[in-house]
Amino acid sequence: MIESSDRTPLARSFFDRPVLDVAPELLGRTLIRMTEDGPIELRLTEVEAYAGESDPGSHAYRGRTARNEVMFGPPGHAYVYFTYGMWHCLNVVCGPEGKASGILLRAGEIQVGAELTRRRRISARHDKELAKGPARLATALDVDRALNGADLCDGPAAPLTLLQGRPPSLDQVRNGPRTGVGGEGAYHPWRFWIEGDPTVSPYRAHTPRRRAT
DNA sequence: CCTATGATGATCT
DNA sequence: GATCATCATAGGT
Repeated sequence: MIESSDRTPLARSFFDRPVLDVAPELLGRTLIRMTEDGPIELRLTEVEAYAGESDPGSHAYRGRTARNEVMFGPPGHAYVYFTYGMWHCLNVVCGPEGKASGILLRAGEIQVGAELTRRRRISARHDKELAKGPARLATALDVDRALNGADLCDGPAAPLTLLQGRPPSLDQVRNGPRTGVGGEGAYHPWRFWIEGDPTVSPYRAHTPRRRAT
C-alpha cells in the first residue's frame, strides 16, 4: 500500500496551484529520469519559485517569447533552458494554465543510478555533489532542451516523472532569498530547502558582471 | 576553507 | 552589445 503509493506520479492537480504553495511541497519528492542506460532517481532537497509576469526575476517578466512559452502552458510540465553558454536548468511549471510560472529544481540526492550520473559529473569529488546546484542536477540527469515541455505526470516509464516520494517534516523546511537573482524587486524569500541536508547548494548572492574590456 | 575569474552561446534590446 | 535562475579551477588563507 505504502509501496505502491511511493511509485505514484504526482497528480496534475498537485501542480495546478500557485507556485509558492507548490514549491515547498516539492521537497522530498522523487524525480525519475529514464535514460537508455537505466533509471536515475533523485530526492529533491532544494527548489526556487519564479512567479511569472509579476516577478522581475522570472524569465516570463517581459511577457511571452519563444523561449518561455512553456511557462505559460499547462501545469506539470518541464521548462528547460540553456544558460551561460554551457548549462541547462530544469523547472516545473505550475499554477493555473495561462499564468506563467516555474519552479527551478536546484539540488537533490541521487538515490538510484549514481553510477550513471558519475559519467557526466566527472568533477564531483563526493556523491553528495552530483546534483548540488541546478546545472549540476540537469547534467547529472542528462536533461537538455529535448525535454522542454515534457509531461511530468505521465507515469514512471516517461523520460521525466515526479513521484510522491518522502516529504520532510515541516520543521525541516527552510526558506530564504533566491540564489544569484538580482534586479529591482527581485529579492523574494522564494528559495526552499531541507535544513541540514548535505546536498543543498551554498547560497550565493547576486554579483553584477564586470563589463567587458 | 575562501574569493576571483574565465568559459561559452542563446536571448532580448 | 549586455545580460544571464552557473560551474570548475586556480591560488590565497
